[in-house]
Amino acid sequence: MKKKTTIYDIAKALNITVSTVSRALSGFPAISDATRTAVLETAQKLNYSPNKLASALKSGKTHIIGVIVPSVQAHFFASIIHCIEDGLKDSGYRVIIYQSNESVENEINGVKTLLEAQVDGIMASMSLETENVDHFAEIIKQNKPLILFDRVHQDLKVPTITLNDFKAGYMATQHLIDQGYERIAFITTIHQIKIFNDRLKGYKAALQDNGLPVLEEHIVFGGLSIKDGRFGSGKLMRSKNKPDAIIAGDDFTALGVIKKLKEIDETPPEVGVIGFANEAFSAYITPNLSTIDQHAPQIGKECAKMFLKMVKQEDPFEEIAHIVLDPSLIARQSSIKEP
Amino acid sequence: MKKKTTIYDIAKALNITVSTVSRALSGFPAISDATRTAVLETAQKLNYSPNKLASALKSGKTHIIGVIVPSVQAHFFASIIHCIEDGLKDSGYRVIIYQSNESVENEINGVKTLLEAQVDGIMASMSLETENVDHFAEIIKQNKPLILFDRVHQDLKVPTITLNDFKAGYMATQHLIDQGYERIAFITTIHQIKIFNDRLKGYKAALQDNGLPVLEEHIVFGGLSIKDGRFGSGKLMRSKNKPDAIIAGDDFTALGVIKKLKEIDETPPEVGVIGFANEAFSAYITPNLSTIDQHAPQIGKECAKMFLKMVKQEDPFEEIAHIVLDPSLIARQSSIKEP
DNA sequence: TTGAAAGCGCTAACAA
DNA sequence: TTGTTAGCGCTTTCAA
Repeated sequence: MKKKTTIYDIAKALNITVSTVSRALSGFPAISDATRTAVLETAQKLNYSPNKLASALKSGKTHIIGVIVPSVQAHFFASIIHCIEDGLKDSGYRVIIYQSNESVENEINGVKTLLEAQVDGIMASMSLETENVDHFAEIIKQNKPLILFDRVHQDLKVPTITLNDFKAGYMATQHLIDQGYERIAFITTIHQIKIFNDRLKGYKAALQDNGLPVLEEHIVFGGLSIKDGRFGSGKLMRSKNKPDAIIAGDDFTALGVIKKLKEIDETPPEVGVIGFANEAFSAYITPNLSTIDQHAPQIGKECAKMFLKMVKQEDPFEEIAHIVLDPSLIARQSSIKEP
Repeated sequence: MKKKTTIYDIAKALNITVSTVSRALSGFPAISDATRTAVLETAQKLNYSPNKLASALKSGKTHIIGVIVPSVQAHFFASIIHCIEDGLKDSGYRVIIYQSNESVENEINGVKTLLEAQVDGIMASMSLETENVDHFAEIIKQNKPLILFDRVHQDLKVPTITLNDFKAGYMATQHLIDQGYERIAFITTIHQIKIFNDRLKGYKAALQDNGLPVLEEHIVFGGLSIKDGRFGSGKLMRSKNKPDAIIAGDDFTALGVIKKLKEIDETPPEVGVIGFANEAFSAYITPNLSTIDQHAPQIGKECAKMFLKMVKQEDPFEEIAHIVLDPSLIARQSSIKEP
């Protein structure tokens, strides 16, 4: 294997020093045009490719930022990542993705790996399992920018980008009530994650504001998945106090709910169904799934903006902003009661 | 900001040299147990975290491998990545993901970025746009393992993991014929990608083997997306020689086809539809989408295995294997003609 | 079993 | 405008 070309090779070829080469390559202003051109040409000719490791080791900046998400398979997270990349690309930062798969263990590992790789900052949305956040605290200790989005944790004093989830829960519930549904159930996760609690609060508030009772048996704590949706809705529909509408923790869960309802011949909108996140498939299943859009693109964009601001500051945590976006309702067939 | 702990800090604290610390940390055998324990304890106490950059710079091994895919939003690719990670994790290799978003430009950039980051190898599935493969050739030139999967390119003399796409096309077509469909159309991409050409060949062969004509007007070259599916099927259904079944280039395209067919009241299986890839949503749309499963998990697993083999060799390209997996048919409602 | 020292490829302060 | 030089944090050869 031929050895890789380094700036020394370029320097030698031109009879100048490495510092000149380095400067020419990095666009340092005080360089004669002739030298710069010569360096660039020789670099090209020798097929030079910079070793970012070396430069990062020296400068202490990798220009890589790590993003930890539960899973890229959820359109919501994939979309956020895409917008983070987009918002960052002009500034030369690259994104590397780490998936926790909803496991704290993986998440801890992710933080460790990213930190060892010397990323310049981390953005994360926590796994459902996460309760202790010491691993994230370590990032702050190293004084590196940390931004949490969507699934945040109040123990961490860092900037956050979230949705107004109380409003999201309220909005979904109010919409169903407006459509004439009265016995509205709620399927959510057992995990104590703020956003899911907030939605639940919004759900309860909407019921109360409309003079409807909040029934404990209408609130199902379980997981979030197609399977959990089937299971939860099955349980609800078999109970004595059968609901006439179901709010599901996310669109995947809602998909399971719809599937189950069709099987027992209570096809929505006979029983109303609404989910959260506006996944790609939601508009295409039958009946089309109503959902609460969580504005993933904005979340991603704000993350990028926030990061750029933080790296510029001496102390990234100088001021800690909490950006809260408003959800929007996307009403489709699954929750529009026929006349 | 407090300075990060290095092996020098540990060495100083214990009055030994960095080389000893380094050896203790990396599990070098010729170290006294006492020293090792002391180093480990002190490392813990000082909250030491290794700087992988430095170690990578010195050793020339980052233990990171780059994976380039068109998009992680396709379940097919997400699943492959997951299995690559899985197959590699015991060996200490980490995966970083780069998305080309079906653009050569991004892909070229991806190779460059990964190479500059000094990854130990690259696995890739090419974008639809890719024709020239010089950027990939550069990886080979650097003598780093390169493995192509699914969307491969014959100019590159590297190991590949693919599906038997001829068979996949044949299988889909034969299935529709077996179901009694006779005028079968085929929507595919205009891009000259081997796997899509192979499927087309399989489609033609199946028609011929069954004594059916191959009609050029039944073959639509366009893009692959929900939108393209709607457009392509619209065009087909408006033509004088209307097909009674449509094979779509992937499940997203098939989704668009189904949507269009429902709109014009030719809901499948009235007109049969089958896709490729078995995306997550395919089982849940109405009617359920028949599809050709491409065994993403196996592809991922084989990639990992192949990589591990290649890094062990002096010359990674010493012998170039081409692994070809067999597709399987998943017949669902969209292609099962009612009696 | 441990230490000394060179160096991976690059940057940047200082000097010229 | 360019050169000299000292590292960044770690690994590893050679010597003790």
